[in-house]
Amino acid sequence: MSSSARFSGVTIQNRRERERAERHQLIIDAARDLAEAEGWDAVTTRRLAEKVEYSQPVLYSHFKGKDAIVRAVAIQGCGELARLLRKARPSRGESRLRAAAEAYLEFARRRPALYDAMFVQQSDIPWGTDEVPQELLDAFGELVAAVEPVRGDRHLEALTEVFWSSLHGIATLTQGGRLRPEYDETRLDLLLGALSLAQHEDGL
Amino acid sequence: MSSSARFSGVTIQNRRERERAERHQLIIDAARDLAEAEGWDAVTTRRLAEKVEYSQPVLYSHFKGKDAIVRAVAIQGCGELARLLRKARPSRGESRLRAAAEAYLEFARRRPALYDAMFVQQSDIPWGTDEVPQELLDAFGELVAAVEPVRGDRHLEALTEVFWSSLHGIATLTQGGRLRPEYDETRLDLLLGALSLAQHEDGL
DNA sequence: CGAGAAGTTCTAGCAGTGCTAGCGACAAGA
DNA sequence: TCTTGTCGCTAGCACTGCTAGAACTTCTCG
Repeated sequence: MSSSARFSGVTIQNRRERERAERHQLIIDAARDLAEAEGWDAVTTRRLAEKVEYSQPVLYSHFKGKDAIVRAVAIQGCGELARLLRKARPSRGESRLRAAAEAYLEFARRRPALYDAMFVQQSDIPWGTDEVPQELLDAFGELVAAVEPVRGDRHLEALTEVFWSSLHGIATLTQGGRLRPEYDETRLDLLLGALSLAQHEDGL
Repeated sequence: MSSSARFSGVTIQNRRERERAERHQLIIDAARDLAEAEGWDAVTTRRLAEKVEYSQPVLYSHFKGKDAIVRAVAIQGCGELARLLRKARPSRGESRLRAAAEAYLEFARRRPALYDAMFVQQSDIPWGTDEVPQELLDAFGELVAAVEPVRGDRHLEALTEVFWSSLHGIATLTQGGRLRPEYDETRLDLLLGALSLAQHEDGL
């Protein structure tokens, strides 16, 4: 971008930026892999640096700190979840709500460390009115779409938040061994039944 | 208890045991206070030792490690929650379910660090078929009692787990700033409405 | 081609963490 | 009074996230 932008200069710059971006992604992948293999406690800056075959300070030239790395993993995880939910189409005679719920819970079950980074560990990802990462909006959007068919005259977004909260509660409590595994099926049936068909007279 | 149990010997023994028990509780209280004031990150063995005015190794003569201290705080927290739920009687025209839900969520909102130790941080508290702490059973029992009036012909324990999961999801996602505060009321209304009145025809 | 400039990566270190070995003081019993 | 045993302390280990500053490579330009 400098005024002395000769031909070779630009391409070298490009190559550097490309390599930097690749290494950036390499770090994120390594962190996620390590966390999924041994839990987030095992993700230390030293082990991570060793895994990407650079020294620790290199991590800090890409990310402000360890938290920022976890955040990057979390955001990409949201993208994955969104993709999974979009792909989850109901099979014969199954509601879309159920398909989404099952996809969500399976994601949480199969990628506990990733799920943890996304929704359990506290991070300063801006969820509020600020510019939320697109991946997040996508994932939530998929949930909204799944809830829409059963909303009735209820508030769509609030209802989706209820749906999400319930799934999240089930996912985390299950992960912590705090729910009875033998109720897994019944529990989901009850939740979906309650959310789908409630004709909610107000009060009491 | 020894064969040389003279009079003064026994009382001295008793005094010692009593003082030990007091200090045990002192450590738990200090840990909880510190966590509630500054978050669990601030609860280090050094700061905790300083607060109880003993050196670090004393902590380890009472607890196996830092995790054990957190666990003790969590279990006592369950006792508090159980007490709060038992006290939470519905006001005029309010369902018992709603009273319990509001009490639960207020507890989570007002004691976030304590709630965290109880239900978020992973611990090796035996939730399964092992001997679960009584405080935990009490708390869950209160939830069961609140759900009972609306169970219909549904499975009581599984339904209670759904109720609990939903509350837990709402509590933790709210705490992480992941839900919209302006929906707080609507969200709870929707959840209670769904759980109370669903006449659940099976399937779809 | 070769010297200076620019940028990049590494070594080494800081302050803090959970936890523990082993010493020293103190109290109980003979 | 001397021995015995309990108790709490000091000091230290191996680890954490993070960073200053040296050392090295790469590019620019006379």
